[in-house]
Amino acid sequence: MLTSVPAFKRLPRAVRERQMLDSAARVFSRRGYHAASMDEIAEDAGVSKPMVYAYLGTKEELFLACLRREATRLTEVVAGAVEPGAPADRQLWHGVRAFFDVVATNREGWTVLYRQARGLEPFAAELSGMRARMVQVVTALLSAAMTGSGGEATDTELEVMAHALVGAGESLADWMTDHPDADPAKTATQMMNVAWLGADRLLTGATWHPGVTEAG
Amino acid sequence: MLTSVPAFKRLPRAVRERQMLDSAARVFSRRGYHAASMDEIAEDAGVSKPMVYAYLGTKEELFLACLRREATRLTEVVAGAVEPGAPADRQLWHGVRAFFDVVATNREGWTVLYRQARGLEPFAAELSGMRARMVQVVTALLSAAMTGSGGEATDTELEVMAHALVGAGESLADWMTDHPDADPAKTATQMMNVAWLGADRLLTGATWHPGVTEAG
DNA sequence: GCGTAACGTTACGCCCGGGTAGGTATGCTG
DNA sequence: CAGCATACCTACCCGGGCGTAACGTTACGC
Repeated sequence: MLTSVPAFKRLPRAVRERQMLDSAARVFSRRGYHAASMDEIAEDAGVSKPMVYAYLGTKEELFLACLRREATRLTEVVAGAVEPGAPADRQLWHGVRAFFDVVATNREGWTVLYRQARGLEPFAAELSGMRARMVQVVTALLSAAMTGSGGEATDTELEVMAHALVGAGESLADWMTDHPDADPAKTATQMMNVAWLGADRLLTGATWHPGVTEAG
Repeated sequence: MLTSVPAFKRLPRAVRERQMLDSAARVFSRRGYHAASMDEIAEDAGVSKPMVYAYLGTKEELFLACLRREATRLTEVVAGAVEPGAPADRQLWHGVRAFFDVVATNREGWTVLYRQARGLEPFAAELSGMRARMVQVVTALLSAAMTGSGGEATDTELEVMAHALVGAGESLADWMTDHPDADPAKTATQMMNVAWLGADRLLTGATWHPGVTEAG
């Protein structure tokens, strides 16, 4: 009927893939994996369903693609935040801070995806892999901090400790997504307090605080 | 065709309901909510599908029933474990210990159900309700421990702290279900160590330990 | 200007699984 | 033994949603 106003169509593949991944993340996070339909994702991306299949493949592959993108984003940001030479608490601090910043920036996209993937059997492995890397990083950090501090703990003890810390972080990340007005930096500080000082000292009035003034 | 060997059938309603709930929990935990089919649940219970619908209602209602049963079991056990008069660390210890015992006993049933319910929109509310009660309990405990200890923290600060603790506990519970040979009591102790003493003191060799010998 | 390949669409096949209609056996009460 | 409620089954309907076949259309090289 009309050749006029093809408007904004016929985009190169790379761009469309980005759009589709964005839409997918959005819809998956809103609806959850199963409730999300490929039709809705396609519609959200302003494209028709077969396009999605042509570019990103099946629903499972699509979700996996989202997952990987977000996982690498998070791990890279966190990994990039630690400065190797610094003392243990400062390293931990920078990691924690970066983590909460990413989550706060990505609320819609990230934490909900993260909440999704656990327990969905095809994806649990992927997520737990990422989690394992996180735990590994923290374990290494703790191990390094211990040498020369006179402490002694087995590898598994350190690992358990790391699991507790990571779990605490995730929990606070969840809490943050439910409280959009919460300040990431403040939350990160509180996380450091409980993780580093422990409940005991915290309750008797001790506080940990970032030593140098932080930007933002 | 045969009136012989009616064998083990025709059980009273209450018994069948228990069986069905058990089967449902088992299948839901194995497959996840969506992948679990009512047919499989019925088969696992040794009964045909319409029976399940007759007794427990729709799939959603069935899952909710499982959820509530496990949630109340957990909260009651934990709540029953704390002894009001005791010092804060011992109260926390007993709660933590009870929590890990329940999880360890129920691996198959519980934690996986718990992993399931987050992010499944119809059920997230239920779960977060239970979680909120847990946080509330811990917050109250912390608040009580603080008065007379010279510390001062706002309510939300305590709440955040409680969230971190609960998250750490959940994380270790997950870890335990993936390591079936782990000892609940030992895990609970390690949890106490990191939660109560903090990473700092732990790494320098300090340890917390249950004061009196525990049964088991 | 014309072939061809990439971009894009409409419409459909089809299976899986939630939910139900209608019918059968068994035990209890008189 | 008549009647009735309860426990239980076989067989079916039907919709939603994944994945695809077959078909247009715009750009770009030659």
